[in-house]
Amino acid sequence: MGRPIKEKSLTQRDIIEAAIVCVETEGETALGVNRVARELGITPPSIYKHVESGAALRRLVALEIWRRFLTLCCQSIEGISDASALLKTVAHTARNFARSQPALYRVMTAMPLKPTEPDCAPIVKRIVTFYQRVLQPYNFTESETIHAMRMLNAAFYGFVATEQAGLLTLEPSTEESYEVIINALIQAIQYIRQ
Amino acid sequence: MGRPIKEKSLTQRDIIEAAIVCVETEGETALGVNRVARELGITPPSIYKHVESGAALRRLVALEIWRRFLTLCCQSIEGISDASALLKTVAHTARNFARSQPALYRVMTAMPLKPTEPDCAPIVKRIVTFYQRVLQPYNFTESETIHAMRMLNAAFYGFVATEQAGLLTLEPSTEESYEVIINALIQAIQYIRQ
DNA sequence: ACTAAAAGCGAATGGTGTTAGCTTTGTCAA
DNA sequence: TTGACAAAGCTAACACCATTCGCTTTTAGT
Repeated sequence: MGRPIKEKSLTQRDIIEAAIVCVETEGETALGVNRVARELGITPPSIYKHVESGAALRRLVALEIWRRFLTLCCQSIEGISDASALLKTVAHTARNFARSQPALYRVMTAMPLKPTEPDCAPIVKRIVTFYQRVLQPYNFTESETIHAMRMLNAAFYGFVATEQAGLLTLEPSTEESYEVIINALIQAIQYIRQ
Repeated sequence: MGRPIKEKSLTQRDIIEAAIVCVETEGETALGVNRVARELGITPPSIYKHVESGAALRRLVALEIWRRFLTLCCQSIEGISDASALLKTVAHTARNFARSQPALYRVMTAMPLKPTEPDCAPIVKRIVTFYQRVLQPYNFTESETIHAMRMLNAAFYGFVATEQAGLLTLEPSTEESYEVIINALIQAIQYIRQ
């Protein structure tokens, strides 16, 4: 078989979307050239017509998940203005996403998001903008905003990642802990101001 | 070659230690049956005389790293009784370990530590005991201790993991952020009490 | 109508984990 | 002392994965 008939050839988008479906249904290990090719009904080498390498595929997929996640985050805080409500919403949105799509969450967070790399920069910018919006009620300086952003991001991510890893099976429930921690963090935020 | 001469055959310990050396020098991808066998001067199938599978090797290595890490943590807080000093010490010990041995840290944290599994249980117990000692000055109830433990663990792990991933390259420095966050968390701890 | 690029293919290479079966050596009991 | 068995290495082989190469066919552009 040579080039397929008109309008029927695959695009990079198709590859990425197929890869995401693979990860959703079979987990992180399904994010590979061979598996994705099989999903699309083509042979593994054909993937390289659309994507540079397996690592590049993983990267593209991670970026796409980030985009979806950020869209979700932004939607979730629409219309909310209360400081505590904003933080609680972010916390729950992140955790819910991780719980509903654990494999996607791991692929997303496993990727180093360096602001210096061209394809990451827009994502990083969106993350920063999002947190600026979330922290707006506090009227922080720029530095304080970064500190607060790092603290919240670390705490939310750390909690969810640990929960996913299965460490948190003791009593009391993780739900209860998460609520307690969110409240403590909301209090902690004010101590960011130096 | 058949069975090697007296006193010269390898043990499971040797395998694990060689694997750790591999990870230290070449990173996470070097944690594999083939690579470790090469390191020991034996052929890959021989590894299976000491370890059930590649996954089991990874697991054993992760547990050994946990043991070393916990030993380090316990040593670091010896003789300290001030509440804030204890928390600051834990925070820095964890971060320093992750910075000096990023690959080991990733292998360690990537492993799901389920308290229900026999080989994990002692480690989980040590972690809990350690945090109980760290949080002793607060005179928390058992539940409060668990909440606080989860918050600190999440925040420290989340921060370090994010830092390792390269996300935190903006201004201000991560050192500065970490100090600010630690201080905010020390304040937040008191709000754990319900 | 011709050419060049695009998008698929098959075959082949080198890496990984794993199993099966062989050989040699050490150990222990008869 | 000898014989049997277990232990610890080996080689050969298989399956899976990523990747490269060269081939074919179709499409798009001049």
